[in-house]
Amino acid sequence: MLTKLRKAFDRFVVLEDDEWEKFKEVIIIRVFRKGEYFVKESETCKYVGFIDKGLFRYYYQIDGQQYTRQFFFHNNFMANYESYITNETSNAWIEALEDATVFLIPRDSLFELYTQSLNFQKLGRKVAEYLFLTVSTKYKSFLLETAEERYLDLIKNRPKVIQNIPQYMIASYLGITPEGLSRIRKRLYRNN
Amino acid sequence: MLTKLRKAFDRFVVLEDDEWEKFKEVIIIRVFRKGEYFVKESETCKYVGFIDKGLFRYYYQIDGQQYTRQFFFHNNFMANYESYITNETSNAWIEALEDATVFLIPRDSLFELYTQSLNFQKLGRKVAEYLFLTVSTKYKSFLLETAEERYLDLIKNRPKVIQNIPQYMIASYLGITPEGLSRIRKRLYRNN
DNA sequence: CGTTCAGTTGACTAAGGTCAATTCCCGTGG
DNA sequence: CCACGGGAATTGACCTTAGTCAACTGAACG
Repeated sequence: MLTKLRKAFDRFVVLEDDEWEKFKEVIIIRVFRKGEYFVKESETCKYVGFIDKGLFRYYYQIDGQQYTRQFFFHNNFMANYESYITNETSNAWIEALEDATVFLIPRDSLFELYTQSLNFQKLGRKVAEYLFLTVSTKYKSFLLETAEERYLDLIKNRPKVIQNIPQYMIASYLGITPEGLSRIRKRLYRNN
Repeated sequence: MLTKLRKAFDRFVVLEDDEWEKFKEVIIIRVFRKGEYFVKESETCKYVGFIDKGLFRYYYQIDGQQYTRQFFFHNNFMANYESYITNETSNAWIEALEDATVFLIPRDSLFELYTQSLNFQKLGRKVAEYLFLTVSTKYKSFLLETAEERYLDLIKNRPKVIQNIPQYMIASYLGITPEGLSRIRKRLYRNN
């Protein structure tokens, strides 16, 4: 059951068998029902999750408004990485949008593993670098592009988001309102 | 002369003396004149720089327009980290805004050091985590705040930028035009 | 003292927000 | 099978923020 997790690690670092054995010991398998939270605001993020099955949304809640920062799909890692690194309280929510199964990697265990081998330390570096790249790309898109361009990027590069997520959540992910997205769509499909 | 660099590393990892000796060997000291580039578009970023003296700007150039992504001040690290990690060509420029002295850490040497000790590997992880946090914070500000709020944040949290950087560069850093920033300032100082 | 370039201002435009009304879709209960 | 209820999506009217373009001001510097 955990083999897909090992494969996912291979994207970053190929772990030795004995390293993998150590790793397996610390992993917890947990089921989330739709609507449950992987991380709540004002908690610290104590786990990195690997999503075996399911779909999550990472969002800020401010004055009753929700601002979607990210979606997490199956076969991907998930965390409030800011809180995870700093051990400070999360300022956001990560919520299951559907029933899900997640492999939990406890923060404390992982930090302990880091001290044990170069390969674990490297894994940590590679993950941080990967996450840097993803958020960096998104930052760039906000600096350089309009909401319409970001929407077109999404259609092109992340069709799963378009297919699986309600429009009002996509809108907030793009940094606009549902009405705004609706008008962008109208513009696009009128002129095609 | 390099002691301040070692101190800067201490923010992330305390290196042993022998590790530091190894490190020192690979470092190159280079002077930049105002207007020279630390990284050019279509080059790969082969160094992490530590700014001993000077000030740099990291920007995209698109259709004759410049979009400022970041400023780097003295006693800080600097890189096009995306290009540095992936070894792909940079899509941006990093330019000296004034005469500068920089300690260069060559990519290849650093990657070699990573393989030699847990502490170096850890340093790499810590740096990546740190950079993740900075870009993550900026991404959040674009997702949640208006240009005016970002400007107020800047005044509060990065007064050095306000004091040392011309307004038209600050404007593009905030994601707006010089005219836009001028009007925001007018609004703020009329109502004070 | 004139040139140059950053910064400001005005007039107009465009993108997107806000609020309210309406339509669409889908699931559920009669 | 149909009717209805509720939330998602759309649309309209109006507003706010910021962009564009052009004119003007002001300070720096040779």
